[in-house]
Amino acid sequence: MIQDALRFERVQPVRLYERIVEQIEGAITRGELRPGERLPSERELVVQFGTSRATVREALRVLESTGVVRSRPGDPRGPEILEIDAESLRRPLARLAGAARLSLGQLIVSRMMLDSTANQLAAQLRTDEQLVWIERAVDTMRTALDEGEEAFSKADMAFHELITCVAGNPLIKLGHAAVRDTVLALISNTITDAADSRVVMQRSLAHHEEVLDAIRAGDGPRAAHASLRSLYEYYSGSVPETERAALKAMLPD
Amino acid sequence: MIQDALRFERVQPVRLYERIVEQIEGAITRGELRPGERLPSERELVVQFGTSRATVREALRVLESTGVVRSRPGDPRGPEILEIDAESLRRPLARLAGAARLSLGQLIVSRMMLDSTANQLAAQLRTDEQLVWIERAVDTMRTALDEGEEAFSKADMAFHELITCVAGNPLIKLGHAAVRDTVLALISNTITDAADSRVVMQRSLAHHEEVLDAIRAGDGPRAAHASLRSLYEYYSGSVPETERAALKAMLPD
DNA sequence: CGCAGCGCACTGGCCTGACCAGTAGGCGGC
DNA sequence: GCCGCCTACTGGTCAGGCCAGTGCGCTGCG
Repeated sequence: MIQDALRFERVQPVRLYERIVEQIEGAITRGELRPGERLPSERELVVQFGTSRATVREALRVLESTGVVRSRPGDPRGPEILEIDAESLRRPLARLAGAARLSLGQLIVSRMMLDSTANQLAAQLRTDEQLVWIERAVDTMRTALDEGEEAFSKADMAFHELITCVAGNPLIKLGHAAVRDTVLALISNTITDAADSRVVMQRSLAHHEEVLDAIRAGDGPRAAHASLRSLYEYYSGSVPETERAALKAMLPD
Repeated sequence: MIQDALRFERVQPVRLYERIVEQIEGAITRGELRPGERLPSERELVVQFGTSRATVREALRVLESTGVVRSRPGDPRGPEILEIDAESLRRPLARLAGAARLSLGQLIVSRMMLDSTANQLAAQLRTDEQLVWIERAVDTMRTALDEGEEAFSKADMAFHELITCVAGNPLIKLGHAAVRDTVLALISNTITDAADSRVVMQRSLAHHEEVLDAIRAGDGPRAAHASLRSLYEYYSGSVPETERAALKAMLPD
């Protein structure tokens, strides 16, 4: 009976450097340490934590690899507390894409989910001021059409960045950025067939205008569906036959 | 003109330990190192990489903090390559929840997105065999109703775990697990009002049966909507007024 | 008096060498 | 044949040291 109630967890040694990481992360979480502020120098931390420099450094390396702080050699002000951004999600995501054999199709499905949700939220939550920004972003894309692929791609990214901001959910925003980057890294040299690049851009622009229209009308589902169709159309050709079913399953009809 | 074409990136010093991390991660990505296998001992790595042990250790700490490897003191077989799991996403996610002041409402919205997408995919992609598993999972929930809250909660988690597996997208699966854990950590002691816990459980079961029904029929959108309504109903009371609009924006109608 | 340039004190990056508490597997005794 | 100890390793931590960088204050010049 008692055996059922009280269950023991597997004990594991807690390393000193983990304690240090916890303390620093905790201080940031509690707002005692804000982005832009500085940590004491390594040698000062050694005194405060009562460990060796090697241990302090291991903790700092962990914090640095997850994008919490950045140390620069020679800076007397000490390690800097960083703003949180997609970087902290991108790294584990990239690992997932590699080690867990995440396929392009699975990434696209995730992108469809994130993008359509962001559009839906943006359409229903946008303010009039934000609508103006979005319209301006589409205008930028329109003019970028003549400035070549790179400019268009940049404007496209800015549009989606804006949408995810308007959606008001940092998790979706960062996830979107991380997945997009991972997708781009995976197919970097697959597309860019210069011949019909203009056609592709024009079609992309048309889809974005469709989304804009739905957002203007405050029609969430329509904005979501437009994005799903757009992504499906754009990527379904690059995805192996067996995975296309998953992409299709994301479509509403 | 040239200034426009060739753009320089900000150079930043590459630390030795980062090189080591790259090499080990690369070996895993390329499949040369598989989960369960062992890395050479630290002292052996020192020889292979030609650095000091401190540097090798910093690299191992980074890999360990992201859940790639695990070292145990005294184990002559060396550090172990780990299976990839939600852990690697949960940590950065938890950081996000804290440092980026991720609110409960934003987490719930993310959960709605992940859960409904998983349901939609599961409904449209399931095999008949998988359907039987899902039906069995709902049966387990039904019997768990009388075994108390903990058992029910466990069966509930098993159900969602199964759904995300059937959906066939590890990213959604891991994201779902990570977000769910974060939500639970955030409201751990908020719910569990023993008085009406049975009512809550019964309602939850009803929602799951609705989802099951849609999955049986292969009706993705219906499965998705059922999940959205269920989560909205369950959590909208716990979310501050100002954020409820975002939850509502996730609903289809 | 203002400012440009230099030097210094300090930073982080990396190394060497050492000690300790654990673990696993082989070897010896029962 | 099996059990239990012993040893050769493991990782965790420490101390101390060297080096290339950086920022700031001081100095000397205009």
